[in-house]
Amino acid sequence: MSPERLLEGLTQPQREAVMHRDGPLLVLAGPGSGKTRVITHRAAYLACTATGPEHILTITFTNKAAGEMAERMAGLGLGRGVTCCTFHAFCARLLRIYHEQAGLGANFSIYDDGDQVGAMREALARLDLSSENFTPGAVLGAISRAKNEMCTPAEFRAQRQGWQDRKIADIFDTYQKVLTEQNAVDFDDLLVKAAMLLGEHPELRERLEDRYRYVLVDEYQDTNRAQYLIARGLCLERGNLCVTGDPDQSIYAWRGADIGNILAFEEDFPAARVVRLEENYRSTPQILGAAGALITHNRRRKVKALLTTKGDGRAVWVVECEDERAEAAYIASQIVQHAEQGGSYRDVAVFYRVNALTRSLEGALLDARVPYQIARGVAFYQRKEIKDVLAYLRLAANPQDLAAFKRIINVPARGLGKVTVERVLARVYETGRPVLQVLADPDSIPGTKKAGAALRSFAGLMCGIRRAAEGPSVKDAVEYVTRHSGLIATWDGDSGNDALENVNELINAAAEYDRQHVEGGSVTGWLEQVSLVSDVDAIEEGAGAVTLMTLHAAKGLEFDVVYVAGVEHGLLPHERGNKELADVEEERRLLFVGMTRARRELTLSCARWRAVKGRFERRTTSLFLTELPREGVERTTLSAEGTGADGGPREVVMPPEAVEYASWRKGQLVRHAEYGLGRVQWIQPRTGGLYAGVTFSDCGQKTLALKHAPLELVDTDELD
DNA sequence: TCTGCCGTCTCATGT
DNA sequence: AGACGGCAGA
Repeated sequence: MSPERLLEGLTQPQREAVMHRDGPLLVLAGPGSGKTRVITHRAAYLACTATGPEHILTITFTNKAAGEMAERMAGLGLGRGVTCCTFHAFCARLLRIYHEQAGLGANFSIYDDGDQVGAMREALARLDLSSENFTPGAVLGAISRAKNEMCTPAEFRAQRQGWQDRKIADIFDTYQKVLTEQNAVDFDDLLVKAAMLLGEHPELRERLEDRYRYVLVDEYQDTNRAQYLIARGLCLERGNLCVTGDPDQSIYAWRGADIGNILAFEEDFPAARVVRLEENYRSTPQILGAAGALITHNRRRKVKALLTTKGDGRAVWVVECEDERAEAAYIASQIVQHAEQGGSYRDVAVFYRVNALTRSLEGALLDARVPYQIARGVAFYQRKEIKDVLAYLRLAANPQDLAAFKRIINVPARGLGKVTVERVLARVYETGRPVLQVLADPDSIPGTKKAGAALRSFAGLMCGIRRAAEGPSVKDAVEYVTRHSGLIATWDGDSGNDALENVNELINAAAEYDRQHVEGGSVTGWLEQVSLVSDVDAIEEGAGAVTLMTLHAAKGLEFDVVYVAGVEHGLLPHERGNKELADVEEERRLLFVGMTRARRELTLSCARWRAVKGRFERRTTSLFLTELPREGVERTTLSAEGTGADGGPREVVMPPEAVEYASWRKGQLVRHAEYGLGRVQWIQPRTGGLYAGVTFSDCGQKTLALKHAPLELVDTDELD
């Protein structure tokens, strides 16, 4: 495509960003301002005016975003030359190529949370520290925070003073040694080690800068220190770094993201050009007005206009429901209505702060026969059977991967119990040899006479898998594992059917990988891709289903109709068990992100009662709801009486049980088959349905389930 | 050594 | 409410 055509239909600021050639560029892009368009067009424009596509690197937040970006660039006639990926994928690739400089083996494993806990337990054991005083999770959290700031164990020790922190420094150090022994990295290491690679090897850094002459980083407001160093490191001389983002959409501080990166870009890169994209092409004025009013309550931000380009739309609805079941039923019924009026399910999304909210929503959508998909890409790879199959391949690819070894040495059961495993591990730690090597020679392990045959047979199995894994097809390797590992036999029952189906799904995924990597594919490459899947990656656009996801996952997406459920104090802003409130400004940004995903209709809902960890709790509405403007926002309460409290203009859909007991209210007279006449004191939803507190003249107050108790209403005029 | 049951703990958010 | 770890019994 010619450069002129690439500029067609772009606004002035968009053009400015696309045409800016050399030197740092900050694109402050409000929601719906055509940011993706700018990035893709800029890449294409550079590719035909400044350099070849192979010299352009685009870094996105999720694999899905990277894929779409690549797709759109291909549509602009760019072909597949531009590198589009996430920071993590880019770093993994870098570390594979320069593994020696990074102090890693070529086939290093990427450890997930569970694997990390295993490595941490080993580290704690080596230091003779009880895992009671130092729980693996807490220590891993502290280490992760340190890594996010690019802090090494030595620096960590130098910076802290307390006894506990010094211990954590020791653990940090030992934990890294354990990972290295197992030829493994954790998620944070991908970034940290890549950043260090750039920092410590100038010649390598130069080579990379020459390869990637123009770097574009999307969602820059959510980069952490390591990511910042990587981005800067790639552009040290040329300074051709273009970052796009919106400080108002920074929602990952808890993961180490530093909003300061984007706020200080101009000081960081004094030559930086700044382009503001403030026109919104996505949402109605009502949606934008509400979101804009909300976000002005934040102090730490760059003030930016939100200018509408769309015509008038519907008001933003705020709906207060009785409990979470009523809330879910309400959302489901509204979606049904939307579909009945000719709308498509794929245009609808429901967002929430915590995954626990999917339970009630799923139930209601199921009841209403609304097709839905949940953005939980990682969940699939966390299933036991999937992890088991993958562990075989991991161990085959990386014979030092002890996490994988421990997982499958006795799955299926081969008579290799705890004691034998301990002996094998002791031998591994003693000799420093890869576990697969140790296994192949069981005679060298003291006290394993009885288990020798089983160990040898397992080693033989792993040899076969290694051979299969070296073949050209990943799919064949996965099938080899399922055929020869003996896992299939363990999936016999009714739940085993699910397992079998899931593993077939995994085989399909491997086949798809084979198709996409006719050249250069490998089991290691596939395992890496699988380790770096994100939740939204699971979303299929053409599925014709409503999308359910967390507010965090919603970043970067847009839908015609959006529901945000559970806008309550304690949930949004979120509050932990100890009543500690999460950073309110970030929580506000989170709701801002959710609201600005909506193109035409936006509904925020909350419940007066909600089951939290099995117990019913009284809830209050979110402070954020009070920050919305009057204009363009319509509030309704779905009361148990079945009408909107303020005579709401909308059809109110009640959950079935609430309708049934709609005439029950405080003060109502009832007759119980056993206790006689009584008066209702309160009605509450609890697990298993509605409950009432009733005071009986004969035997005092009782708590009764309306569904089961032999109660009947008594009309007042029935009594003389 | 394996299986099943029960008690405890945890629900943020995710690459 | 659900997951996971520990423990007891086969």
